[in-house]
Amino acid sequence: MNGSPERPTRTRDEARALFRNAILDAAEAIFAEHGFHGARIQDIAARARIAVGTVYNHFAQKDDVLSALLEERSSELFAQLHPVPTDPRTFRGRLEARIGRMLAYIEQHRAFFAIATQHGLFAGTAAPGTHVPERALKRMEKFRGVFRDLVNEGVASGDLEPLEGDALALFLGGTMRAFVLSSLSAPPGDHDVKKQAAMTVELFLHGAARRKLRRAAGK
Amino acid sequence: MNGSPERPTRTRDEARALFRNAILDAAEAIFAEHGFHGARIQDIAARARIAVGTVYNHFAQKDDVLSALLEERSSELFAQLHPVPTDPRTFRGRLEARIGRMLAYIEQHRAFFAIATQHGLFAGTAAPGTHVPERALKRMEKFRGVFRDLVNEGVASGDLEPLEGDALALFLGGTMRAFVLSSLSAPPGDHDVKKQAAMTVELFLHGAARRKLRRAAGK
Amino acid sequence: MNGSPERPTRTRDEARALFRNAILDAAEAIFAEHGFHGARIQDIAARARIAVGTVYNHFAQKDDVLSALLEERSSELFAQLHPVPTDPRTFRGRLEARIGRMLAYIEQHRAFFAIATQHGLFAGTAAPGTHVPERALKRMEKFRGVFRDLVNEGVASGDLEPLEGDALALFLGGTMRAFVLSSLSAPPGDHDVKKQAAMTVELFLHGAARRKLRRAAGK
Amino acid sequence: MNGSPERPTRTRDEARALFRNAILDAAEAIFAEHGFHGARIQDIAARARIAVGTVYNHFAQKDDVLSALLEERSSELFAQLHPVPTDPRTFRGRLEARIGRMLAYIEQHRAFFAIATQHGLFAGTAAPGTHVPERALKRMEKFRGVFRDLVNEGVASGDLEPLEGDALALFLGGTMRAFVLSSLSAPPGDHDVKKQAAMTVELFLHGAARRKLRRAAGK
DNA sequence: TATGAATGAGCATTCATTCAT
DNA sequence: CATGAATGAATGCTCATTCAT
Repeated sequence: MNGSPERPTRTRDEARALFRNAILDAAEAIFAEHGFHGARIQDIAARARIAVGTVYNHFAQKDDVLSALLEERSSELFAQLHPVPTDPRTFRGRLEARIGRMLAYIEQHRAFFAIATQHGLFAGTAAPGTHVPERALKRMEKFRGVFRDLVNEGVASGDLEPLEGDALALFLGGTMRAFVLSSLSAPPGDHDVKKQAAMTVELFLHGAARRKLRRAAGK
Repeated sequence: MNGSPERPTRTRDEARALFRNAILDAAEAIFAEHGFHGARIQDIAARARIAVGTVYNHFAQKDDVLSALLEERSSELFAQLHPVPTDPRTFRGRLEARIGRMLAYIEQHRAFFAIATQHGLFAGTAAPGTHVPERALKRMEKFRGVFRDLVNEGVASGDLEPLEGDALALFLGGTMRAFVLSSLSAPPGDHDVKKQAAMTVELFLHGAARRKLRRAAGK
Repeated sequence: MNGSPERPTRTRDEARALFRNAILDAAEAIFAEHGFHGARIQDIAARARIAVGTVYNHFAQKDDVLSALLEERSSELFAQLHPVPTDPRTFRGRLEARIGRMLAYIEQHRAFFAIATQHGLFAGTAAPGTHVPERALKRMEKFRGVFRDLVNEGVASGDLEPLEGDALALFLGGTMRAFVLSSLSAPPGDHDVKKQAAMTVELFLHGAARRKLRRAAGK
Repeated sequence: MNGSPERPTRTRDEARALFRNAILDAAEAIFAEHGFHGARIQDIAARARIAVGTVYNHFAQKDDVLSALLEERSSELFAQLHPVPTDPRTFRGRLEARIGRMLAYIEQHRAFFAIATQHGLFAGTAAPGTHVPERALKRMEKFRGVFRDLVNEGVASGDLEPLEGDALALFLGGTMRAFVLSSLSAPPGDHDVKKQAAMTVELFLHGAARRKLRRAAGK
């Protein structure tokens, strides 16, 4: 029933989404290559094999292309943190699995994340001169929220020390970011994501203090 | 001897330094307010109460102003890590003191560090489209070196677990950065630097795992 | 006979006319609000509640919309000059009545006439950069023709001095225009059209020289 | 005395004025040829043999170039109405002389005045979509003021009928405009300015009603 | 014929950099 | 060396027009 009014609409929406995605994909590549300011709408359009005006049929301003891209990628990034049936049972195991997925996703989009970093994807410093600090802050808030949920699980399960404020979330984010930034500036491909995740979690959980002492004390 | 040829030279150099500093100070303010791309040489010159051309008598390009500023501030920042006679004796105590000084310095220049972050001061992501990746990488290397020296002390004293590569330095940097970024995006002034340093060090050393378990295990 | 082929045709024509009028009405409003260059076909279409393409099914170019509008309104405007059975007998009375109708029509479409003025509706200055100077000139010619007919009546009846060329027509147009322009730039509604027509005719006929002198001389 | 601080300043100002005038002259030509919207800053700059940026060192926006030009030309135009020692004594003679000068000035800048008309130089219809209606209204007010002064002389000397409001000024303006517009759309050069001025004044003073009747009555 | 998204030429404006004074 | 006006390449964005559906 009502096939006719639905079909064209759905088709139209699909077409819109097709263009939108093409633009975002092209933008990701161009932004990654030239940075936001070095990227010209013309280049993005050319890469997407469409006309300049078409970009503006989907995004009001250049800024909005970046924003949409950040939004899209960060959503996908955060989605990697969602629990998966095959995840281990222990908190530590689950943490490693989820962070591992996140690191893998970043590795896949490394070129983009390298510049996204500068636009407050991780930082959340309402950096002046940067675009849409409002949106950036919201994104940062979401980012922090995702990590907050993660650590709350650990607090609930008794695996994490309940610290005040967002300290735990910030710390987890910072630990992860440390190795992410490092690997983003290194040549691609030679990163053992599993190992990186393991180290992130190990340091996050037990810090850098000498183990021997603790183990000795533990006996 | 031959004081006369020396005096004018010294004076000339002093004058140069005066201009150079005026420009850098103005640039810091303008960059902080508008970001690098939003800052116009004209604005910097106006703020320094000099002519546009004069800026170009001291810096070849706009990029160089930013670079010099990053160089200057990061040097001063790293200098805060130098040991001071009044520092405590224990590794932990010394670490806290030195990181505390660093945090205090950043707090003093918060506006600037907010944007400096985007230009790879901390990150070192050789971000595309960003300027002078060469210099940025050197700076990052220096940054990592400073932290490396710091953790090496701890390893030498037996306080830190000797991990492979730069893992410890990265982890320390990441932990510190986590709280720095957080406080940079918060309103200024209401940060207890000492407390922040203490928490940074505590988490860096012992991680976020629940203490009770460790204490229990310790019995 | 063969009513069937005629009906649909008439209906089709009626439909066309419906669209055409809707477009022109919308265009009048939009032109009046934003001026010709500030008006976008998109806006006109939106106001007419039709698609952009539809406008182009009725007018080849944007210019043509304006031209058609000018044509339409100026025809209606000139139609106000046609004699009406109830017009007075005297030349002066007839003139006043007809000019009064014209002024009333302009007052009704004041927003549009305000911008029409700029596109040579009255002026006839083949202004460079303006569109369709050809059509504009024809329109101007028609305009002058209408006034020429009017003054010719007066010359024929002996009421007007037979001047060379179009002087009389130009003068009548100029006199009328003086008060029209003035009232178009004033807030709407507070114009006594009858009085304006009377003054126009009085000045047109006898000028601004002091009456007393003439009356004195007449004794 | 104080020659040194004054000389450079004066020279600098002279240079500024030189550029400004060059731009305005170029703009007059380009505007006259292509109209305001068809004129590109690039063309104006090229015609003035300067760089595009230089135009923007003197005028903030394209609009401002037109505004300045209108201001300049209208000031000069109005200046033609100022009394001159060699003007005749009688009101009529003086009026003819002054209007004659005005017509001559317009004839000199005919191309420009043709388009200036469209931008409210004479009209004062706060035409929508046109620039700076505020400035246009002020200019119009000035325009009307100039004519008002002119007719006030006539009223004072008893040569003109004292009509209410600005009726006389509007009427004089309209009469003049009628022939100006007509001649602007005609090919240049073949206008007898003196004759045009005489006719303008004659019609302004005595209207178009048949002379014979008056003369007959006068005997 | 109506629709409305795609098209892309066109242009105002910016601003780093130069250079004559 | 300081000055600041001149320079002009570079680019975001608009909008009339087209055309596949």
